[in-house]
Amino acid sequence: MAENRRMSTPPSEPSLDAFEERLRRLPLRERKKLRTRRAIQDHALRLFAEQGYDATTVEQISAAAEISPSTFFRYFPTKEDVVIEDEYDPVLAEVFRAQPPELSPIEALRATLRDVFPIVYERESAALFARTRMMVEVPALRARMFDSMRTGTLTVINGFVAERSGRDPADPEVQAFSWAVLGVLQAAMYSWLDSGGELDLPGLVDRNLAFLAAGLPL
Amino acid sequence: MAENRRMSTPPSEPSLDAFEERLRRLPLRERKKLRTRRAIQDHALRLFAEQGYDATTVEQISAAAEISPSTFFRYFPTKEDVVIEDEYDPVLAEVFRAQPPELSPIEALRATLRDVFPIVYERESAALFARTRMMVEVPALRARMFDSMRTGTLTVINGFVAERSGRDPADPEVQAFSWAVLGVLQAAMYSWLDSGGELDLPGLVDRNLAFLAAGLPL
DNA sequence: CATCTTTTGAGAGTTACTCTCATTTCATAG
DNA sequence: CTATGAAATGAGAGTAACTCTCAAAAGATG
Repeated sequence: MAENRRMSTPPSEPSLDAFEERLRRLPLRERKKLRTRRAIQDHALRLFAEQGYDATTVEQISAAAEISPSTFFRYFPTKEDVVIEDEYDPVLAEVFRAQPPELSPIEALRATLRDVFPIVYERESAALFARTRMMVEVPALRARMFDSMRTGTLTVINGFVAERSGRDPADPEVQAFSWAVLGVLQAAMYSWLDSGGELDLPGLVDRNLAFLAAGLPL
Repeated sequence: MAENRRMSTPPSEPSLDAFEERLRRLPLRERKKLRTRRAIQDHALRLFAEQGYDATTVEQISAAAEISPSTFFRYFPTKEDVVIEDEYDPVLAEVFRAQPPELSPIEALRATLRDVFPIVYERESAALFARTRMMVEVPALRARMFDSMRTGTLTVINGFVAERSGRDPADPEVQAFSWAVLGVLQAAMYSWLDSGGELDLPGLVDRNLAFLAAGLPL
């Protein structure tokens, strides 16, 4: 996908294409590993969409990706991880750090998400929706997703906020802040899903953050 | 619930003892079921504490509780549920509804938690801490706990807020509100755990809610 | 080409969970 | 107290996710 988009990429855009570029220059072994990894993920998601998550066995996925079940578990610790794992958090961190220093933590967060979200969203809105819906509908995935948000996104946000506010990441207020933000992000995600993907996710996120900053007036 | 609360129970205290009372009056079959259920849970938690969660098999639990593994799964759909399930949410709902109508949603929430939390906390602080720590340390339990908070506590809060604010429970702002509250509750829980149980959980919760209502000033 | 390292596959084993069916245990009417 | 119906239990077989071990294959390096 989107492999040879060469020139004319505005430098402001987070490096998702440079990503593809870099792959091409890796030692054979690494390249093969990445190819295998992607093959597993692609076939798995396809099979999940066709037959449902529970009805698809690791054996089937392995057969489709032409590897052994042993190998499957070398790439993904659990069947759930094939769906859960993504690489958004590092991008988020990068963009956040580039925000003008005069912004308050929450303003910087809003700006960051306004910068990043629409790009990801435009690019793969449909796939994102399908994947997210599956995560929410399959209990095992849903549970794992929450946990992955806690270890991933929450930690990233927490790092941000501690940095901008000059406080300790373990400070109870910094923690409360981060959890609240993660909360409204999840709320936005659910509203989006409830609308069948009709509502604009980036817009929902931005509005929720504004609402949060205003002290949730109800 | 709360069917035959006859005399002399101070109406302000949520009915956790009346609970025990009621059991005594049930048909034999029901009583036995509840006894079995409790036996399973008690032996399970003991074994988990002794040997660790993963190292304890359902077979061991069943043997200790003197039932068959089949029966175990009739009482608890998964091994995880033995740890996760609790009965706090209905109590919460009851107390919330009894709050003076002039309070705003967030004030009513704070008041509710100030009423309920200290009681539970005092009563079983140590057990609560052990159980909570295990839930956070064992990945499978952690994931499940988040999900159970979403289907349980979040829904209860959401009901509250919709009621008090006269809005639809599906309203994006109501949802954002509830998720943010759930977020800071989790933050409090983690701060508490980080302190090794030294910090006062009810106090943390109350402070986090106040901080949230103030728009998370950082 | 030869050697060293990493990746892979095959296979056996564990355990959570499901399903089915026969047996036991409680509830109730006569 | 007994007969009948209903609910709870146990036994056992089956599935699938995951773990571990070891030998074979493939890529890296001199």
